[in-house]
Amino acid sequence: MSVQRPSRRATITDVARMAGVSIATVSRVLNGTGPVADETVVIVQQAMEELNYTPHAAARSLAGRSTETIGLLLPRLSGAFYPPLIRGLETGAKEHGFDLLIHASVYVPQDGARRPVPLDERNTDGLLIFTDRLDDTEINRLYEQGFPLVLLYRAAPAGLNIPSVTVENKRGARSLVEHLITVHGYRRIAYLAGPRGNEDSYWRELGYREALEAHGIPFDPDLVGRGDFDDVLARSAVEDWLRRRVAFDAIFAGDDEAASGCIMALRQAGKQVPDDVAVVGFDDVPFARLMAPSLTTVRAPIETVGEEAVRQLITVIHGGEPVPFTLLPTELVVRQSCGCK
Amino acid sequence: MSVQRPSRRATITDVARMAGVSIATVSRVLNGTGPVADETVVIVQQAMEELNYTPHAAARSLAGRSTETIGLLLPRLSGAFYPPLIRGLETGAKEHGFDLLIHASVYVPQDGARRPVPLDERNTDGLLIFTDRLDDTEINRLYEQGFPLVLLYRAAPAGLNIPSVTVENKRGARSLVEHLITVHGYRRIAYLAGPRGNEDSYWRELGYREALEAHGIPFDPDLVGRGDFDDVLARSAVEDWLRRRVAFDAIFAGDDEAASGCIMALRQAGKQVPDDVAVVGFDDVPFARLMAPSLTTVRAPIETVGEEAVRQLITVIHGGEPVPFTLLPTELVVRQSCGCK
DNA sequence: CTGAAAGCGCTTACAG
DNA sequence: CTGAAAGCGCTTACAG
Repeated sequence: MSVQRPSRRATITDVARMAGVSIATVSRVLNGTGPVADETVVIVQQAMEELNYTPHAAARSLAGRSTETIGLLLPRLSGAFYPPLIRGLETGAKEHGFDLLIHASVYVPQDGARRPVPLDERNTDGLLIFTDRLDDTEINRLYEQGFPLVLLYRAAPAGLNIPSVTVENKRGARSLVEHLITVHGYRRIAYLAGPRGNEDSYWRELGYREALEAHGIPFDPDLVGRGDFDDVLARSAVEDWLRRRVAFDAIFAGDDEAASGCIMALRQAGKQVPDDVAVVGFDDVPFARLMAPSLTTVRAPIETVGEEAVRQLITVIHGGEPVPFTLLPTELVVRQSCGCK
Repeated sequence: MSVQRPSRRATITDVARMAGVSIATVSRVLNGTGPVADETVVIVQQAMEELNYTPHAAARSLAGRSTETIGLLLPRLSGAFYPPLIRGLETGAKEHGFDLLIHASVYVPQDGARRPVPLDERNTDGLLIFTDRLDDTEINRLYEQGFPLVLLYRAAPAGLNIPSVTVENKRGARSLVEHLITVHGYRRIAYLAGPRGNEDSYWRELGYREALEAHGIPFDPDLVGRGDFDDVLARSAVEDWLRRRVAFDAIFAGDDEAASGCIMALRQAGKQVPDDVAVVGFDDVPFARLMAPSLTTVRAPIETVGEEAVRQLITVIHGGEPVPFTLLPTELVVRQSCGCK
């Protein structure tokens, strides 16, 4: 029943022996470097075929070749936000002939153990980093070595000149909230912040405040909660407001994920959206237009962020001069959850 | 402005030189192998600290050490299904001291180019594979080399003895459909299949048919559509039925994602769920209980599948005897979308 | 067009 | 307890 398993994978030496050439020649046909006689190429390729040879990448990268893959460091993968981002990254990567490898848990420096993030120069030519906590030993080590790095949705900390790609959060949030104020006349507008330290959330809140201020609406701290860009947490934040009888006529949920949590909480409490309370999100993830009511939100070009970030990273990898800071435009998307038809 | 960047990372040789010992000794303190005098340990550690040394993992794995990371090969990352899976995998991996690396696009053998999947023995001690198309050269190569492999939600093809972990799809689907028949009296029950070739979908459809047959309901091919386990596609499948005036009183959507698409389509068409049409899903992803109406579905222990799969993989990595086939139980979860209160 | 040889950064017997 | 040396599988000048 059990299949025969050769215990050893074929190496370049096996191929060379079988083809009757040197390993240097095999390497040349493998990489297309240097001239090789046509017949030799054929013989070597046959041998590789025969032996089912694939180069050992660790050896390759040790010997100084690039890995042709880029890495993505993420805190988590839940949420409608990530698929478009990853799609953008993969599109960008593929376009430039790179593969994308993902490591999806928060990097927690382990007690004493020098355990690096599993994505670095051994398997990767550069890293895309999406994280809130940048005070990271490992990141610093990579940075100081000049390892190609690009930051997603976050400006580089002062002193580190790492290119970063993000979106116009403040402007988007402001136009969204101004829409609620000027078109619908809402004045009790609640805001659900993202995770602590999250930069997107910081700017969105600023946009929210600017909009209020521009229209003479005093900022009310009671109307700021924490949704953490998460449907479940947003839901309970709203339930909490409802329980405490906080009055509001609209909620800017921080992002679309949280908006869907808000709508669930309101519906559960017997409130109609948008008739009793308007709800708006941010991001315009794919399901936003499918929701009932369809979600008014801000289109953040998530996929484009991904493609652009890859482009910058690859520029750095190729030794070029990257754009230090890319700020992609956002755009108000008016649908029904704000009260528009 | 620009920070000083040492062009070269510290190597074991640098550490050895600074500490005044041989590289063998540095290696020993690094790995805790072999005896080293306490004072020597301290000196070496100081040197490592000083130089900000991290071992070059490619060199390490070339020299024969394990990578302590496992890889996950996935066709995509969209959908509420993946986060719990990945959480399970990470829990399992962490438990055993392994890291998890993800590669998320379909492996497409490129024309002639011998481009292996970017996850293999160079950066990984074993691979978890989630895919529909297993006729994969690369997978076969790994298998034949005896590289540790475990399949997710898919039985091993005949001849390959690769451990696999999946759930009781057929039984779950059957009890779900029987609930619709016996408790609610529905007889026109539609089914939305998953992606072509998907094994989960195959078994779910079988369970669906068994339930119909057991209750004397003839199978009607007009009531089988394709939702691809995707909300958008499921939505248009239902819209299509509606347009063609296909009559049904309940839909088994294939999975929860598709169920949410069905509900959107029905709602858009002015139909009430569950009053006009009942909708049920499969998986019990986190948002299922948050939907309106809350979704009747089958709980598939996604996270447990992940943990179990890692357990098997690590057994194989350690040279142990894995369980060849693990079938985790599913359970009917009755909520409101079927018509129950 | 091709090969011999050094080197990438580590681990691991083997001596001492 | 410690070091010299071989070897992991490749790439890349350097000769020829």
